[in-house]
Amino acid sequence: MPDRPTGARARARAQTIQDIKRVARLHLASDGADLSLRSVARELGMVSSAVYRYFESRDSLLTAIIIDAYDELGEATEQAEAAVRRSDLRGRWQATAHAIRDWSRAHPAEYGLLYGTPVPGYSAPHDTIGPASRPVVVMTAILRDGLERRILVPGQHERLPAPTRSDLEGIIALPGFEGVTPALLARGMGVWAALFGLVSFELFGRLTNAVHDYDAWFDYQLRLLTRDLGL
Amino acid sequence: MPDRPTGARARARAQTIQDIKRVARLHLASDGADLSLRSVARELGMVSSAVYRYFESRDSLLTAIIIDAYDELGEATEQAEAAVRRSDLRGRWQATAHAIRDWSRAHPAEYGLLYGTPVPGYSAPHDTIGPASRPVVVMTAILRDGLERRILVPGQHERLPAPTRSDLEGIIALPGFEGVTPALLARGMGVWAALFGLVSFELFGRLTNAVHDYDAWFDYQLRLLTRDLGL
DNA sequence: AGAAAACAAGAGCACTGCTCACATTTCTGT
DNA sequence: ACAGAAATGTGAGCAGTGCTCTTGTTTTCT
Repeated sequence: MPDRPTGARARARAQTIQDIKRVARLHLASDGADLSLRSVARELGMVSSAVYRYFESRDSLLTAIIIDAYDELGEATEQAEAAVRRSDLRGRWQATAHAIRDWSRAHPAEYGLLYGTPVPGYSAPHDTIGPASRPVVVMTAILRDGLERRILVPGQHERLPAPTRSDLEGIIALPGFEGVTPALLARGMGVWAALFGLVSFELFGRLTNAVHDYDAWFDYQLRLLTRDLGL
Repeated sequence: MPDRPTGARARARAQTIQDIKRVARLHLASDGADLSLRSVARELGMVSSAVYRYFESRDSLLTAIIIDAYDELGEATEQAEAAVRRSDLRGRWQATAHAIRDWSRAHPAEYGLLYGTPVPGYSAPHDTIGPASRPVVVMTAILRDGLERRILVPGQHERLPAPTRSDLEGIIALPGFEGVTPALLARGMGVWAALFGLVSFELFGRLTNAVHDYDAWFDYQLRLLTRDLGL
């Protein structure tokens, strides 16, 4: 009688859930986003309807995988960023960017789920917004540190459009964003989008036959982005 | 007896092909990328197998739509860019960027097909690379003009990684890219990726509840990108 | 007018997500 | 320890999918 409300059964259930997600991600990597519940059930030696004891629907399985993937990506970026000396702002930012690219290259199917074309009927449930924001939080912390250490300039002489300034101030009011100036946040978000543009172009094959050494390419583009950010 | 090799029949066939593509794009916009051949056939009052007289498979229908979309996007950007005074390099670049965003906002489903997660088994046929490069050609022409008019600087003092320089020189050897310097092309491609990062974030809903006035947001980010480009 | 090509229709195959009634196993309260 | 409850597994079945094939009709070409 373990401490948990239920014992062996709960453990078996958790194991089955893990197995389903694992096999589903394997299929996702090979067959793409049109995941077949029946085929993962087959591979696990269970009948297709049994899967519905663990996941309400195919979408809810996808959602679970998306949450896991967001958390893995968040974990990877947090660890990479934490490994850099605090005063090395540029290093922290570049470690963050590299961690995002590395994880994405290692899990292209999951990257497609997270940052590619949204599935039509599917709208991201609220459970995903927490994990999804982890890399953003990491980057914002770097910006705040940069301001505190007087390495980043607030960007005061930027003429922001009024609605954009208002939007940015709304974001800054959110927990974790305090202290960032609107102009710097705007730059950060722009660089953020640029980073994902780079990764998407690489993973989605937009640069095939044009760029061959993606590592060097990314390093160079990241150097430019780092400069744009002011680091 | 018209001039064409076949008369009424060929016209009817072309019309049917157009109809199928039109209805398919409608369904694409509402139901997403998992397009159902049978449902478009139903809507057109024909039996599903009849569609195969016009398109070899579902993928080939998607390919035809993709080519059309690339051409529309290319057409839109070319026209927008051509409408700007030749000496106004910044205006030409910004018109190009705005045309891309405008078309993408007007056709989000098609944008997802072109620039979102690639369909798993599906690999872009050669017929698509021509239309797909039209916006790139537009932008490259702006860069070359900028160099000729001494508005853009070649970016000589950039230290490019050797493999990246080699990749860039390979691109510059392609028709339409002559005269662009590697460093400037690198910047252009980076800004290019950033632009699609911005559009993707907007269309894929990454900024929901954060940015409300997307027009102002895009204008400001484009201003930053324009500056990064040197215009 | 006759031959050939194009087109349309419908049945059928293997697959999908999902539901439901039913059987079996495991846990829990007394 | 035992009965009832809850969780889990099973297989049939429904409506939908992409695609193929056979059959019949229509249009075009010679």
